[in-house]
Amino acid sequence: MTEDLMTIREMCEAYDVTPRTLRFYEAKELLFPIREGQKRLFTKRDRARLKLILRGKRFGFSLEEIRQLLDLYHVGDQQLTQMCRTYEIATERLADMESRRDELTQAIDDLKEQLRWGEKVIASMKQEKKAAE
Amino acid sequence: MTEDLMTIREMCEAYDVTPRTLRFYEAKELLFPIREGQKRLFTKRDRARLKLILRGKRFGFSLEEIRQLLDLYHVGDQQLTQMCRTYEIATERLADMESRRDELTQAIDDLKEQLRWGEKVIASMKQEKKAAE
DNA sequence: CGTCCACATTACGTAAACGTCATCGGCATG
DNA sequence: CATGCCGATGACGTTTACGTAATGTGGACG
Repeated sequence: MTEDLMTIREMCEAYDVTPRTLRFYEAKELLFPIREGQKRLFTKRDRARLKLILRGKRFGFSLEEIRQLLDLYHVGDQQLTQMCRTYEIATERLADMESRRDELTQAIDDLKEQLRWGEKVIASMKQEKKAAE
Repeated sequence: MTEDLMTIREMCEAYDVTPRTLRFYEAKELLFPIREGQKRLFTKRDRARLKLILRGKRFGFSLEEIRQLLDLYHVGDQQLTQMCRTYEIATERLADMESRRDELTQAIDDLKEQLRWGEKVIASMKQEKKAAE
């Protein structure tokens, strides 16, 4: 079933994307499926990356930004200086995401207040309607 | 200074956008500046809406989605049924945003863990370097 | 009065992120 | 062997969200 390797069709169904999208991501070096003859075979690593890609998209990151973020997850055997730089970037990203979350929390609170106001308006409208009968 | 009405240039400086962007938002019915002759004059309401637009964009909402969200804030004197419908949509949006925030929190935690791992790697690399000297 | 501005409109251009279509290569199956 | 079907590759199309001229206009100012 969930073998280590998946065909493009299986990937599409599993993650609700089109073949075109997966090929596009490969062209953009976001995924690196291996080849069996011509056919692409997606690994566990590709699936992990795809999940992160889709998540990133939901937050409005561009594919290029996502690519940079993904690199943080595959680092491997880099130079020390390179590693530190990567660490720096990641730290910035983290701050970025946290402030985003704070802002989102603010937005949620705003909307909640708006909803409470809406409830009151609806209640008063029903009241009027009743009185008019 | 901060009179009720602002020119396009003032808006641009205040919110760090281009004139083109503001005209574009007007064309898309996201803003409704009044006209003095030919010139646009942006009201307090436009500024409130613009803030929400820019915020929405930061979360990856499309302008069309943002337009729908904005409508929730201007409701005014609608019919009761219409009002209830609006309330419903807003409630859905709220749930949407909350799940988004949860996901964001998850992403933040993931990244934090990744950073801790990175710290360890860097530390061990420094160790090795030291030992090699 | 000429000449800058600031702003307007119209129109074409562009980058990102795919969609769509045409064509082609294997292979399995009746 | 013909007929599908799945997948690959290219090439062109599309939508979103503006950027970028080109051109026009109504005041302000020396």
